[in-house]
Amino acid sequence: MASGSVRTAVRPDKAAAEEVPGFRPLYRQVYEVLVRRIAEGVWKPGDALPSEPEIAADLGVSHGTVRKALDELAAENLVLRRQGRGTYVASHDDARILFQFFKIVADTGEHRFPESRILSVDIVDADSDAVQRLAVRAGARMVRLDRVRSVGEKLCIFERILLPKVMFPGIEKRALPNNLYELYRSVFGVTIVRTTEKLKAVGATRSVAKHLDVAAGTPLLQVDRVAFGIDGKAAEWRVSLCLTDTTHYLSDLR
Amino acid sequence: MASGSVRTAVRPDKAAAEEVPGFRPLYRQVYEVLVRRIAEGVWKPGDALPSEPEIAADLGVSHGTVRKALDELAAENLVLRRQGRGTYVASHDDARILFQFFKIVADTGEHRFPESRILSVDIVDADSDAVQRLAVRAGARMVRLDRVRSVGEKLCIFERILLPKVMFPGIEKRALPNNLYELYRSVFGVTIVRTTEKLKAVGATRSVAKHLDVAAGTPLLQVDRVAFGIDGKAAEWRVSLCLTDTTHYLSDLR
DNA sequence: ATTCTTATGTCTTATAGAAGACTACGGCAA
DNA sequence: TTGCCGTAGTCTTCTATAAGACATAAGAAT
Repeated sequence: MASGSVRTAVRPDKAAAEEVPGFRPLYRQVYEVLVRRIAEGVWKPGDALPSEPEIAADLGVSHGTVRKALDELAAENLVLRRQGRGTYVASHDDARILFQFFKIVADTGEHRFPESRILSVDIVDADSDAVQRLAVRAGARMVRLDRVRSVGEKLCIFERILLPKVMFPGIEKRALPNNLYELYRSVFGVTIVRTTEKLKAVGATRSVAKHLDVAAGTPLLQVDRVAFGIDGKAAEWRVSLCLTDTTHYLSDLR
Repeated sequence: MASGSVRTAVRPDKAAAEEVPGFRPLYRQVYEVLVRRIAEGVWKPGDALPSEPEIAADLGVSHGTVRKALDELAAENLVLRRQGRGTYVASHDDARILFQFFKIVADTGEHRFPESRILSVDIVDADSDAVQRLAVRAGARMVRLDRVRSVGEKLCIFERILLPKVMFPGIEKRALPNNLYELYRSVFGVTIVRTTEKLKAVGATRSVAKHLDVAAGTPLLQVDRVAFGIDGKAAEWRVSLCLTDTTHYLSDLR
């Protein structure tokens, strides 16, 4: 275990420091130790972390330094702090995922998880697009998943999802729930913490139009998303085609 | 001036505290004082703030408390800290605005400020949509601005912008630059720090299609944005219709 | 041009008290 | 006895203060 004082590696004396450009402040190193432990599953989502003084003693740094590291973790939604109770590894439950990653909102402001219906599950080889987005090697075995999603009765999203088979062994044989990220975490130990999305407006192709029950050429919002795990590796590539006549994609910039 | 010790108003004794639900920690109050001073122009964008110990002495709190307040300011991009030099009010220059608020990116990854050509400038009365988004009263005088934008030779955005006339007196008589937010700040003292955007896919209307030189019905990405100033007041409503055949809207979620 | 000084922000540690939340225990009533 | 309630104690995070070591940059002195 990489436990014990993190201090030994820190703040080399001045002469040495000049030769080590990759110098990070102590609280940053503590941050990294904690992230690694969470990624390795030492503490699992939902678990309480040890108390701040405990972590401090464990790593041989002061309470305040641990606090600053935890501040960063909390700011990135990796942990959840509750005064008087403790600090918990973010559970990434439905509500959390809904607000953090699911940006499609009804024009009325209502924010609901849409139902899903699986259309097909296939094993395919990675093409060049997949290689580029997921950083897998060409021809790697992938699981491809097509589904349509609806809010209430209304069909609104056609979605194609691509996963590296090696990260999700046997997922093609499973029953697939509505909230895939929760499945990734609980069964395969892959916690999604970050995504990048590219949005375009496109016309519905004939086949997509049929799935969504609209005319070919209907304008659709195309969301091309790559999702990354806690270790920074790309884990999922998903292209969603959304009908936005009664919904929109909400983006707050600060 | 509301200078001097902020301390008097803080942490009333326990009995009183129960009657004061709007209690905020000291560092938060310091934060608010600093925001107000920046908003009032005591320190202008680009200016250096006083040193941390100076602010601490000025407000009668400890250095660490000021630091914590500045941490928040920095996290919200309101100030820029440079070790060994000082803390500066964020300049919100072109590059900053480009990265913070302009999310349309070429598919190649290139990120450029598009050129603008003004189509019309009008004075109009606020309709119900404007009232709802900008929180002005019905019938308030507004400045409406239509323009098309292009990257290089390629037309890509049609934009309609609505401003409360009272916040931007005389703007309708001015030469309008490419980067409006910079104009808002330098001439009218309105610094945009936050926006919310609603994205939809729509078909080009006949008139928009003509401006963008495409066929009517072409799928366009509609970005409906409200921009807020440092005081939290809505300052601009902008609807952009973007051709996304060679560009996309980039959204990073964490 | 190089080195030194000084000013300033950054990082770390330490201490102390406030506030929220859970647990254990004891008294009281049914 | 059994069940309920309130209180005290303890653990946790949160807020505030203070002080010193260190890093960085600007300008002065060499």
